[in-house]
Amino acid sequence: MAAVARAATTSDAFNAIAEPQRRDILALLRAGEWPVTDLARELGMSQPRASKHLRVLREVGLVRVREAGKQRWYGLDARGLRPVHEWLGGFERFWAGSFDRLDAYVQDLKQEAE
Amino acid sequence: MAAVARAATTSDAFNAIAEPQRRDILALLRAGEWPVTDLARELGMSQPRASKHLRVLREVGLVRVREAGKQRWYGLDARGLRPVHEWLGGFERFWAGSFDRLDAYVQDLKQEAE
DNA sequence: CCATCATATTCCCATAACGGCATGCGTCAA
DNA sequence: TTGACGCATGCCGTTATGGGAATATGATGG
Repeated sequence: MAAVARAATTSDAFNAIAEPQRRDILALLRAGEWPVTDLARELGMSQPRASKHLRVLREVGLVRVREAGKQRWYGLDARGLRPVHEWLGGFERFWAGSFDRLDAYVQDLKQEAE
Repeated sequence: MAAVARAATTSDAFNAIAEPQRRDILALLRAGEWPVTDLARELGMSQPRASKHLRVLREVGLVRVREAGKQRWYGLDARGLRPVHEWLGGFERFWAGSFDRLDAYVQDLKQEAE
């Protein structure tokens, strides 16, 4: 009860999308809803595996389920990705290298390389 | 050599930013370069801890080091965040709920709730 | 060369993550 | 009711993680 090894993966969208297969699932769901088995086959993973990833995605609110008979159609709920996008937004201005500090820094690197 | 428990955290930016403290570090570095000890104190974490997180960030290319005497100034290299941003870009159109499927889906949910 | 400061690294622990496999559970058809 | 189907869970094993404490490594000043 001492060392918290790491935050639960189910804690937030950041963790949820850290797993490649979950990103694949989300990408696939942009095309519409999918029943678990089909989704699993489409992505080449076992059904339990798909169910587990879908559970994580469901718990962080990135995915919704619609029950229809014995099938469960999973659909995307991309709103959960907004926090990630907003956080990233705080860094966009640094990509272009237009920020003074970064520019100066890059210059430093170049000089050191000579 | 059998079950690969999970991808290494050091594998990519997605994993690197899944950890809240690393996001804090990146956010702090937007203000400029920081020596490890100062950064650690500023964020209220031990020095070894800061070093470890910085190492991960360095390995995925989100951070650069500039050595100056016995200090090491860490600086942001936000370019590594582009892949994340680009991946997210593929979902922006779904946030507004303007996508037919999502709308229809939400309607379904509402009806079921009655 | 030695003491010191700034960092990085190692060792160890507790925990969480993923995967496979087997199984539980609900739904539907016969 | 029974069996098949679709999916969720449970359990187990392996691996990675984050944290703390101690220690190693590097550079600097005397």
